Amino acid sequence: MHSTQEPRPTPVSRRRVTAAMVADLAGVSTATVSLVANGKAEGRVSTANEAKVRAAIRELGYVVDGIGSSLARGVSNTVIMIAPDISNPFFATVIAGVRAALGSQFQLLLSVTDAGQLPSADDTRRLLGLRPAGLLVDAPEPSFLEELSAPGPLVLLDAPGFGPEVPAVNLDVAQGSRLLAEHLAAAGHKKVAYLDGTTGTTTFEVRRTAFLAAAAELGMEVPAGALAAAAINVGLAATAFAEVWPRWKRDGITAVVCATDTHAYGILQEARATGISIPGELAVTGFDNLPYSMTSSPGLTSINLPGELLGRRAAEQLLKLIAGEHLETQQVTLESSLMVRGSTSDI
Amino acid sequence: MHSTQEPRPTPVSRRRVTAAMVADLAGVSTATVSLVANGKAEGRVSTANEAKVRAAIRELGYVVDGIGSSLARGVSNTVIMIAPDISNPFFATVIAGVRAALGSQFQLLLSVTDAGQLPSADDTRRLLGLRPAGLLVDAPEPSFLEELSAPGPLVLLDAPGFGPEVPAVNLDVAQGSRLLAEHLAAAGHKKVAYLDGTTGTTTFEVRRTAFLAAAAELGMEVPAGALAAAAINVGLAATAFAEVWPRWKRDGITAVVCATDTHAYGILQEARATGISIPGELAVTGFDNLPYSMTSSPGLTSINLPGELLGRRAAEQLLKLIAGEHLETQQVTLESSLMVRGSTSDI
DNA sequence: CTGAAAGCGCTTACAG
DNA sequence: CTGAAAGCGCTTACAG
Repeated sequence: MHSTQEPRPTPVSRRRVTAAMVADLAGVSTATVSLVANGKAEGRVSTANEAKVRAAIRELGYVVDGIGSSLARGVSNTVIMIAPDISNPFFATVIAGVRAALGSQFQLLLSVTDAGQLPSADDTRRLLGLRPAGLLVDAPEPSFLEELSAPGPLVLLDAPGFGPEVPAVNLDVAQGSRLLAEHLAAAGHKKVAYLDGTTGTTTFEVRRTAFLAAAAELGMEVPAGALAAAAINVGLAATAFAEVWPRWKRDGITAVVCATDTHAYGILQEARATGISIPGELAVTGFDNLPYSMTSSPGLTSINLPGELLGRRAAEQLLKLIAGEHLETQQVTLESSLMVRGSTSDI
Repeated sequence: MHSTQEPRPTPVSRRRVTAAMVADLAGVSTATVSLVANGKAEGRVSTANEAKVRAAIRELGYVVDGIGSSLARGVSNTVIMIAPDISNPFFATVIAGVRAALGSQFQLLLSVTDAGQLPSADDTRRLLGLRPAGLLVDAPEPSFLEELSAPGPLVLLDAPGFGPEVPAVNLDVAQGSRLLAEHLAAAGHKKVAYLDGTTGTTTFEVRRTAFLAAAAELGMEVPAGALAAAAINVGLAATAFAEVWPRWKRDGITAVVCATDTHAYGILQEARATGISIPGELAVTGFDNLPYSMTSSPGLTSINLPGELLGRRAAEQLLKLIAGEHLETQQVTLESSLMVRGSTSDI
């Protein structure tokens, strides 16, 4: 710690270039500078003045100050995305979609919380204090909206379980589960198991419930004891599988559906280590279609969720809300698709 | 698109609560409200007034407006982190470190660019227009600073190759390479190969150069043709390895060092598929110590880079700069460590 | 087409 | 301890 007396070094930097400085140099008012700098000159500023202002802007290196501008307009040109988990290859594709749709008019800023944690109401209020033009919230908990009053334009991503009145773009994971069940049933499996996550996330509930329903409907049995669970971790999934496999085998189970690809990697690993033939002895499916699922051996049959599209649609909806437009559909649901690979099919 | 005539629905939300409203309710001036709301009341506001203001703040749900505050103070309470690649488990740990060190005084906001792209100078200028209290830049290109004038408090992360005058926290990947070389030399390897990345990133250059130097020093040979390269992708790495392996084998190579764990996964996969014994026939090492390296089979010997610490140290340095303090060390380098697992050692 | 002026919400010397 | 007032940098009716 330094004493307060010690003089701070004067910043070497040139002082901030303001619209007033540009106006002085160009010989116009700041109103004119503002018009030109914001691309609103058309029909409101003489071409002569516009040229003078542009020259001055270039000479001084003027950039409109976001803070001053936001205060005057009441809103910033920022879109804030709140996300609980960024350490996820899927998330990067969502971001790419958001960025693509947002274009250059709005600046995308991410607010992340510690692994799996949702932002506190305080955090969110502070974020709102930055006056974002809009808010994107990924995988929020059901209680998220209660803490928020007057959030402004807002679109939820991957948020099943919210009322139809809140704009959201969702992934049809239930449909993914059905596709998996149909695929296995078509291959002749009669007894199947399910390896769930342990976090109790809504999407996991939906994945499991929809699979069990579809399996029953298609005449496949999920015997008692054929439901296991493990955290999202290859090693833990392997261990959990090793524990239940003898019983599953005895019960005549020939296929297992995993809540995530990561769980499935654990099974593939354990099967390799102990010589279980995949898919001959046991067919395995994942969920999420992570990049590694394409190159693992065997390749992993999985459900592809359209991440890029999820981000894009959400941003498009948000853009409409920001523009004050009406949304034809408050809730959009995106289809998932089945990727068949070696883990379920010998081809 | 809607016509401009159409009336926009009046926002249902209560209007923004301002300091003036709080002042009215409490019967004090906005100056007093500001002092209390910012925790600067101590010794400057009577306890009676402080209590009145606190009550009013609670009643109205007042939150200091970030934009107004930033404009008045000349700087926001935001720290912006610019990062080129978030789809990386390593990055999540870096963020966790940053958040831990930053505490609650500053709001961390991430600005990400499309995969592997650095932010344009324009983007960065717009970011600076938000008047962040400080800037954290992860893995910038050497030219990054040239485009920036007067960036304010700034700390670089994982940025080898910048002058000693710019504050940075770096990872000692060269040391990691040496550890790998020593480990292999100690195990008696005489002829070793290197599987590089193809992106030409600075860190890859350093990894390779340092390994080759250490290998030579320790009396290990890297024969001509024992340098291969592949993109950071399991499948592509497997293919690249399959192509060179016959020659490597003929040349008597008994160990291969990979630029990333992902490359090593490709080799493990190909080895499994074609029956190459790891580590008996070929020892394999990765770099980065990704989570999966602990649970793969065999486990992957790798270099652990301290991500959490990287984030934490960088944020600590930035905090000092923001406080106007002097940095004892402008450049901090963090040690990496060797994780020995089954891919190099039979135990 | 143009500029003077008000106002966005806050903070901070300043005078009392 | 307190409040009136200036000022942060910009945008936008408004009057001309």
